[in-house]
This record gives sequence, C-alpha cells and structure tokens, in this order.
Amino acid sequence: MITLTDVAKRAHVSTMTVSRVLHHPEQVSEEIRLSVQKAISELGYKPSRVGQALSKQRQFVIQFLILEDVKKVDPYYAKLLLYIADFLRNEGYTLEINHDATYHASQVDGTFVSGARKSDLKMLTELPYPIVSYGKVGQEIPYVDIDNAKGTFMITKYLISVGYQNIIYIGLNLKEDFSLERKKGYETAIIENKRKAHIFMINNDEHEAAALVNQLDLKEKTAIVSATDRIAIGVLQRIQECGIADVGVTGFDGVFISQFSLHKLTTVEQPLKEIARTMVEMMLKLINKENVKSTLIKPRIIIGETTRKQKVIR
Amino acid sequence: MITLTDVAKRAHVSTMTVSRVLHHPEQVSEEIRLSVQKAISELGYKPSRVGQALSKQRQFVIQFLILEDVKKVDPYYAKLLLYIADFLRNEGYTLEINHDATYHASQVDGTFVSGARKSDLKMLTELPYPIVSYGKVGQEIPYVDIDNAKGTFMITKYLISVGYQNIIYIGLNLKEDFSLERKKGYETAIIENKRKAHIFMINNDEHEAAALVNQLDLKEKTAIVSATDRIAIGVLQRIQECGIADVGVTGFDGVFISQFSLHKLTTVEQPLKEIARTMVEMMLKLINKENVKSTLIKPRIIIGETTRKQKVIR
DNA sequence: ATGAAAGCGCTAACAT
DNA sequence: ATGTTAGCGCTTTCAT
Repeated sequence: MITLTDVAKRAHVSTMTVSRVLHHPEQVSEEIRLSVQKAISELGYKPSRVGQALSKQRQFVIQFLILEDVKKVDPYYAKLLLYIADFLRNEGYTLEINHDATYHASQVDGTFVSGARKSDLKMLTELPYPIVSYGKVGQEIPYVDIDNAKGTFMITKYLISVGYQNIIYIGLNLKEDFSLERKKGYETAIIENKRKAHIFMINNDEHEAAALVNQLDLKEKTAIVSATDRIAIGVLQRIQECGIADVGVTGFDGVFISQFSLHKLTTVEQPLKEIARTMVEMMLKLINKENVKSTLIKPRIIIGETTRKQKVIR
Repeated sequence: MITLTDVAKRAHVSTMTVSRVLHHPEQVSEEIRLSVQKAISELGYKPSRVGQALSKQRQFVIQFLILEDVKKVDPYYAKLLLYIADFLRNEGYTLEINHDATYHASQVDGTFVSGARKSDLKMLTELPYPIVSYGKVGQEIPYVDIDNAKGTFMITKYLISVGYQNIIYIGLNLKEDFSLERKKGYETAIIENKRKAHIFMINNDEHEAAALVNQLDLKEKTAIVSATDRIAIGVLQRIQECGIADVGVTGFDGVFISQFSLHKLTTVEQPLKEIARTMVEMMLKLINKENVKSTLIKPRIIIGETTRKQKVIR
C-alpha cells in the first residue's frame, strides 16, 4: 500500500506537506505543490480511510439498519439503498448495511433506520450518533416519509376529475400512521368534492381484496382507491375476470409490483431518489450538529391503464 | 470512547494483557483474566474497528458492488444483501454497498459483485482483493449461481410427470449464459422423455409474451415453461383472459413477482439464503488464501396454482 | 511556507 | 505470565 510517507519521500518533503497539499493546498508553495501532486499521481496514492479515521476520530461510515425481518423486506429497498449509497459517496461516506436489530453497537458516524416501530424508540434514542428514519416512528427521531395523505388525496381528486362518480376506498386494517394518513387523504378529497365516502378496511392481501370486490356489486363510473399496490392487484384481477366495464383501480407504492401486470396500474409512486437525497442531506446536517426538520416528500401519481385518462392534475 | 488503555488502567495491567484476554485468553492467568473481564464489562468496552484495522492491516469490510443501473436492479437484491450482511456479521465482517461502477478503489478486504458483464472482466481481475460474483462472468472469477439448466430441467420434468402432453418453452432472446442454460435444461428434459421441443425466444416483456400466446393456438394438456417470471405473468394473464382450460404455466426466479397474483405461479425459486451463505463461505476462503470452486446452487421448484398437482419431483 | 513530534487504538514481536 | 516497544497511516499542534 502506498502511504503518505512514500509520497513524501518521493517528493523530498515531509508527510505534513503532502497532507497539506491534499487538504489545504493554498498553504503550500506552488512549486512544492506541483511536485507533490506529481508524486501522488505517479505512485497512485490513495489516502487510507483507516488512517484518516484514526486521527480524525471519525469513520466516514453511515449504517443503514433494517429492522424488518428479511422475509418481509419490501422489494424497493434495494433501490433506496443504492440511491443512498450514491449520494453518500459523493460526500465521502460509505454505506454499511446492518440488519439484525440487536446489532446497534456498530462504530459508525450515523444510522439510517427503516421498519422501526414504537418499541424500537428507546433503543434508537440511546444510540450515540445521529439517526434518520425512513418512515415516522415518533417525534423524537427525525424522519423522511412520503406524504401519505397527500398521495391518496391527489389520486382521489384525479379520479373525480376524470369523471368517476362513485369512489370507494379499500384501506389497510392497521393502526400505523401511514395507514391512517392514507385513509385521511381519501376522506379529505371526498369531503372537498362533496361526494359520499365508501370505506372498507382489510389486510394487505390480494385474495382478501378480490373477495371484497365480489361483494361490492360494482357499477359503471366507479373507481376504487387502494391503500397498497397489493390490494389493487387483487381488485384488478377480480374485476378483469368479471369483465365489469369502466371501473377504475388505483394503488399506492408502485415501484415494482405495478410493473408486473399487462395493464399498468395507476398508482402513487414512492419518489425513492428524492427520499434518499433528503435522508442523506438530513444526516449530513445532523453530523454537523445542525438542526433538521422531519420531511414529507410530495408523492407523484402515475397514470397507468387502469383508470380513465382525461386530464392530469399536478 | 472507552479504549484498551482505559480498561488496562482500571484493571491495573498493561494494554497487552487486556488484548490477550480478548484474543488469547488461555495465555492469561485466571485471576487477572477475571479482573480484566470485569473491567471490560463495567466500562462497556468495545474494541475499536479502526484501531484493529490499522494494526492488523485489514478492514474487516467486504463490499457488494452492484454494476447494474439503479433502475434495473432486481427486486430481490434487497434480500440477498441482507442475507449476506447477516452471514458476514457472524464472521466479524461488515457489508458495504457500492454501486457506481467507477468506484472500485474502495478499501475493503473483498468484493462481491453482481450484474457484471464480460466487459467488466478486466477491471475485476485487476482488483487487489478477492472477488466472488453472483452469476457467472467468466472462468477467471469465482462465482455462485443458481443451476439454471437444472431449474428448467426439473420443472419440465415435473410438467411431464403430472401429465402435460405438449410442452412449450418461451425463452429469453439473450446470449448470456443463464439464458442459454435455461433453454438447455428444457431441451434435455424433452429429449430424455422423447417429446417434441417447441421453442420460442422473446424479450423479457410481459406484453411480448402475451402477444406470442395469441398466436399459439393452445390446446388442452399443454404447458408453457417460461424463462422468467415476467414472461410467465404475461402468458398467464393472456391465458386467463382467453379462458383456455388446463394449460399449465411456469416461471423462473420467483421471489417477489410470483406473489403478486391471485394465482400463485409455479416457478423455479432462487434460493437466496443458500446463495448468500455460499458467497460468504467462498469469500472467507479466498481471504485465507484457500482455493475455491465456483458453485452452482441447486434450485427448488415451487408448485403453485398455475399447473396441475399430482406428484412432486425432488 | 515547511517540518518535527505527538497521538489516535490496537497488536505483533520481543523482553522480562 | 506479563510488560515494553514499536509501528500501522494520518492529522493536529507547535516549532522553525
């Protein structure tokens, strides 16, 4: 391995001069600077992360702590991780993946966390470094999340705008924040437009969704707002089987699932790249002891082929 | 931060004695060992990764280098990453995620790579540390892969065993190894059972698959072996729409996609946990300068609801 | 503008 | 069985 000392010898200067060339080049005379830079590139010198970490007492490593069970990991996490890794790298940080919930002792400069629940709050607040959560856990922990209420609000409003008369919501039978928010978004849009709310709550299961559709006696000009893509897929398949005409179906999340269907699903997209960017920005601020505010990312609705197309709201 | 020195002072010994208690406890008298262990736990001492890395000249970090574009990342990568992270952690290693293909300069003890192509071979073989690839790139690089030929072979044989007379293969129009292997597995099973091969090659697109089905004039007792779940989804939806009876459909990969359908797809599963375990084992051997052999993992076929069920082959 | 010295946390090699 | 020394690569502090 090429070290600072190697470069220093080659350039006939001290290691400090080399270090200065790298970090405070303005403090070094041009002549020496050039010859040091030459030595660096000739030798192919790369600073050792370990050496820097030791003397700076910083690791330049951020961990992503996934608290879900492996089997339940959402498919789009891979994308989120990669986006985060990319953004971090631009800032000179590295991303370390950790999974086991008992493993918080890792020596890092900060932690991203996903899948955290209220019961994790104590453990998380006790960590000796900054945390940013993907998804709200509690006010104590800065988070980034999609604006769930806005998502269902936007998509419901869209359905109304393209002429659906009757709009049904199939929600998630869960007491988590995101589930309540999604329901609220639908209700707000319904009230604003003086329609009648029709709400059903089920588990996140395509078969339950299909079974529910069977009992609904759907008419034309009806649209179904689903709280997740998975519910939407069940609804959609049942509707197609029955051959009911002009019934709109929408989902929520829509990163992979909605692609695996002949008819592209109208859905609320998780803007993963923006979520990643925001999470990284917040982390860097926290590391610099700056204050941050939890952020809701504005969702984007994707108009697919499972709803009418007339005009598009933004 | 609590250091070795803190522990040493507390236990009234030298730092080396503390280090020995941690790494070679048999070399330390029981009396001292106990008092050092007491000091360690009272202070909550955790060895510094950086300090160890510096003196051992090792990082205890493995990177996973994903060479695909973010947008094309397979959904099941998240699972693979987590499994690998878990296995590595048991061995005292940490998993670092890197994505940008130009970023191979990372200081790590080894690299896992996925999505590598022939054109990456040169770069990969020049890396100064061990590599294990997920998926075959060339003989130069140790890899772990699912036994693609065996997968299609097994599933074709299964279809024959449950009584399908006519078995069609819809393959991927790609010259990559895995695509050729999957086709070969089908052909081998067909020849062994003295059936007639019917092969079509298309892109990995559900619409192309559906369009192909339209031209096929399918009869009863026919089954379609698809090279990917995505193709299978297209086939399946088209068949359901047409209401053709007793036509079997199978896929390949089947980690997430096959779950998002009312009718669970019969498919060849990527045994991700075993792939992860094998990749980690190989990496550790390589780090220890032992020889390794590239490994094909035996696939498992999942019998879903898109094929007849009579008896199960293993 | 440049350099020397000390220290970050740890361990291998060498004493005792 | 235990301790001392030196060194891993780098940066901060304090000379010069």
